[in-house]
Amino acid sequence: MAGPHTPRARARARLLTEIKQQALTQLADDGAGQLSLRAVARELGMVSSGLYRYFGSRDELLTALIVDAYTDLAETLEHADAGLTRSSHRRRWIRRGLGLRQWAAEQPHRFQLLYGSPVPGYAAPRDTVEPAAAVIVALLRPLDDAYAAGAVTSDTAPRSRLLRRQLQAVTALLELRLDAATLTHGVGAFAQLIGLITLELGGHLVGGFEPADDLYAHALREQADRIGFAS
Amino acid sequence: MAGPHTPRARARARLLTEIKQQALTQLADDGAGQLSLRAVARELGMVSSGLYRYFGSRDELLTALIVDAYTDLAETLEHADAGLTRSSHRRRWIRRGLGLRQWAAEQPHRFQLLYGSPVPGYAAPRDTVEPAAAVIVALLRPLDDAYAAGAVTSDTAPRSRLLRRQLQAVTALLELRLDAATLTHGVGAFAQLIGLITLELGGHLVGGFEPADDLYAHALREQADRIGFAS
DNA sequence: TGTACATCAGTGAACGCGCGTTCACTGATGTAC
DNA sequence: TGTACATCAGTGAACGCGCGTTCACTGATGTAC
Repeated sequence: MAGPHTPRARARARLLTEIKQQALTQLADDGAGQLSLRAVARELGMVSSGLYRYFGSRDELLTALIVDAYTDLAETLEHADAGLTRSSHRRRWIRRGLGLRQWAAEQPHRFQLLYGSPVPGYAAPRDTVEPAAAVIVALLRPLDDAYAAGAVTSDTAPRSRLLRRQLQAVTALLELRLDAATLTHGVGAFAQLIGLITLELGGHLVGGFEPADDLYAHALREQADRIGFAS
Repeated sequence: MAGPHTPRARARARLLTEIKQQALTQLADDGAGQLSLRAVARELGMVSSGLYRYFGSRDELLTALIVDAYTDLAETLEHADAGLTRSSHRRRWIRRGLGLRQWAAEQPHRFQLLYGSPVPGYAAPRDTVEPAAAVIVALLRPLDDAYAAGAVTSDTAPRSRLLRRQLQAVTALLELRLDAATLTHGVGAFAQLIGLITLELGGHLVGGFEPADDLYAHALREQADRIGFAS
């Protein structure tokens, strides 16, 4: 039952993919704000109005690209530590962290689509929330596994009651097992990695930390130290 | 000698400011990629070609906005800890960190202009490098002061030789006094703050850490702990 | 203090280009009997 | 297995709109003697 059967349906699925690929190519050149349906159609050798059989509007196409990117990134992270023992939590953490930067370096436009400036006039619909969450879940999985295995040094929870409540809500939402203190480390680390990549892609490290491989790897190791992985 | 004297020169200076202000207003609505000279001119009640007396091109206007934003942010940070004793390094650090977020929250479009997705087709000219550096210098100043006063716990420098060299080069470039280990903390902290703000402005914390005041403040305190301010 | 000339701010028309979306349509593909 | 009808992908023209930049120009402001 998976996959379309008639030739027409298969052609449709193929073109749908081609449209998204072509749109991605344009993102790479011009940025998300400049994504043009006409240009996509032109490049595919069809007329712009034809695209409306596939996407109801420019925003719908953008949403599809965003969802795809989140999903692809999450999957990449989930596989970034393949080959490591499940219980090598520290090394798995570092592998997944490196995976994030590598994904961003290979497709900076997609990273910017997700974590760069919001696209003007575009409001992300609900459909993007879950895929977005999958990314942070994937990044934090080694940490969550480590906590569940009792393999992180326990730490005191933040003093702010509001923050503690927020941390608990997020834990539930993401279906994680770790406690407030550990999640704090995780979120702080995630923000740091996003920040480092943002600065690197934005050229803010030029003249200083170029290439930024070692800076990034060092940050990841320090994060692991802070978290206090037992393994 | 400071300030223009003839009426014509004063009118020119005034309009120059008005153009930039109008452009900022548009940035707030549409994002940097959509900044339109024609729209700016229209709003100011003049004809688009008239703007070319003031800026040679759209990119030149963008550059002016970027330089202004860096400069304004740096100055804001330099004054964020006004009122505190010079030697209250830890508190100064936190104040300046909070100042960064506040500036970003008040004018998200300017923050995005500096640290968001690169504007498509725009290449930042050399003139932006120095103002950009002034921002990080301003943020790190309490740290640099603390180091010079012997008021930070000393730490071991990163293992990577390349990274140590980069750290030294940056210290010299920014005319700071702190050592490699301390600068590492500083850069890591800067990246984390940029990341947190990016996530907050991008709506990535919605459903979890909204409002993000406590999360941010907590991160700043942890940074201060890591740095090991004596005061 | 007055005049002649140079500077320069802002105009208006034009060039050549782009965009998203709607709509009535043709003709190929798919489906039910 | 063949036929009649329904579905739907893609076309082409049109609507109404936007943009950056160049250029020759008018008329006000500034300057030098």
